[in-house]
Amino acid sequence: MQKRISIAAPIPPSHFNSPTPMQCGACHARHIGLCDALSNEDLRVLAGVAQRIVVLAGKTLIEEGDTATHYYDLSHGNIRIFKSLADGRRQITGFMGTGHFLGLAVSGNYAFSAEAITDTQLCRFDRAALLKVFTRFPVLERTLLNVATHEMVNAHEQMLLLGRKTALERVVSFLTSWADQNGSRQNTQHENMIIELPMNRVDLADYLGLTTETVSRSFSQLKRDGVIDFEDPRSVTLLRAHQARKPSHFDSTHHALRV
Amino acid sequence: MQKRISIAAPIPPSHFNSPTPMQCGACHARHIGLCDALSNEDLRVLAGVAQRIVVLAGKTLIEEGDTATHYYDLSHGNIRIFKSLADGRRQITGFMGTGHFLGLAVSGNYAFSAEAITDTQLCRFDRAALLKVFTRFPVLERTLLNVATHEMVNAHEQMLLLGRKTALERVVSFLTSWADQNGSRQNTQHENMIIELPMNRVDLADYLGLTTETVSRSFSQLKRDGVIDFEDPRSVTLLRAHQARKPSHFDSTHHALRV
DNA sequence: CGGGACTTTGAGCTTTCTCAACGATGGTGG
DNA sequence: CCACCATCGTTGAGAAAGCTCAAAGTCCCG
Repeated sequence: MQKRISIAAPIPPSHFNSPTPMQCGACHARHIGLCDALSNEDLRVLAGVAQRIVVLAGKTLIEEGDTATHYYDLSHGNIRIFKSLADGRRQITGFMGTGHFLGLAVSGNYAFSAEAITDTQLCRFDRAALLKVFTRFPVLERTLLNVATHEMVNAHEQMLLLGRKTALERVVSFLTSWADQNGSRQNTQHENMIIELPMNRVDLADYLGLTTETVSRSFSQLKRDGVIDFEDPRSVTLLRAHQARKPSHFDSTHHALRV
Repeated sequence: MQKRISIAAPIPPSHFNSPTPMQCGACHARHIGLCDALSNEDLRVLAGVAQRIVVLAGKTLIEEGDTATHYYDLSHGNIRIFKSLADGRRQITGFMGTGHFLGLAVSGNYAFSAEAITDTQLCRFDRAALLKVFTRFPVLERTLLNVATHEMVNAHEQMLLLGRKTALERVVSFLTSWADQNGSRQNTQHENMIIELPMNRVDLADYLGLTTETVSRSFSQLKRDGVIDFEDPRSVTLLRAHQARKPSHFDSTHHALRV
């Protein structure tokens, strides 16, 4: 069972399925993802088919194979998306943060499970209702196409990681891309960055196609090599100065082959 | 260098960039993918921004990192999509056949390379022109969203394969899904199926995150176990009767964990 | 203070990779 | 028509990366 991690004053669970009108203006995700595609005016239509829900850390939001009844927009918190094999092996296909749109499916069933890593707030859209809104605002569909395209690019990058990178390279690639998306500073190229990791080593292992032991050993190795530093395993500092001295771990992370 | 494999009388290379009006009616892909979304009437608009091109086996169609200028619809043949690392390691993220739509990109650059496996015919759409057609026929955008969603589902399945399956499981998963899409018979569950593979063992290894040697050993192992049979390495028979006796290789290929 | 979840480290093992050799196949030029 | 060559596929032996099993340390929370 996942330890509960409170990261914000959560909306009480009683708000689940609440018919209360949405307060999009105050939403953390107002200017990201799907909701950013519409004006405040048009957003009211979207809000009309939305419900705000809360999912506590460790709880399941979507179960692989279930009928796909809703779309979700993550307004606060972190979730993990994964697929499992019958014997329990698990592959996390992505970690999603604030603003992420969720729930695209083919054939009417979800092809993945989703669980909250931290306490999470989401907007939930009824599938049929949202499709109607799409017809009225085709820009939403284009936005979703962009979302899906982005995810495909990420998925391909992750396939490269899973199929062809070493354990050390996988961890460095993960930390680098996580820093780019969630790091404390924006001048990502040269300054040290403090990275807060909402997920534990087990999640990381299942995301990187490794075991927890190998993830842990890789973190230790990178610390020894001066690539990263950390006391708390959930709070890692990327030491960018390192790149000049020993670029080996960074070399082959995401450059195309040019013959 | 890739050996050239002729699978049909190819359109001569002189047709490349030809301004000849499209003959969509005769196209192998008329009733698949993008083109199936429109009536014959509307298809003329789409055809107005399309060119038919030919890419010979082994030739490059798209280079990772290049400016994304076109979309493609594969009307005949097979191509491989892949990403590469600076040192030459390669991950094939997909094999695409007739009817497949290709070229979705973010940030104006292709995030992958594409090469013809067999001699290939494609419809090429100018990017800007196709976007205009989208505005006129929003159904195309919805079709593309479906295409992208399908690819995401496949990508997630492949991540599970790359991150968590054994070599033997990877080969079986590949053969099974290839059979489902391209096999000779439609009653896929019980009858033996003859599978024609357009790609070689190197491609297969780069798709499955293995080496050619391991792929080869896995094929041999599966043959010894009576799961498959083959003389020609490009033509494999899936022996379905086997499943009843020794289901082990098939067990944990694509079932969700149900607790 | 005690228990549980998480992380780290070590030792030995297994799967897959690397390196090497050989066989099969198909196309080409003599 | 046949010999040659390049490419592809298979097999074997040894090496290595990462996994398994085990134990101990840390931290948080009750």
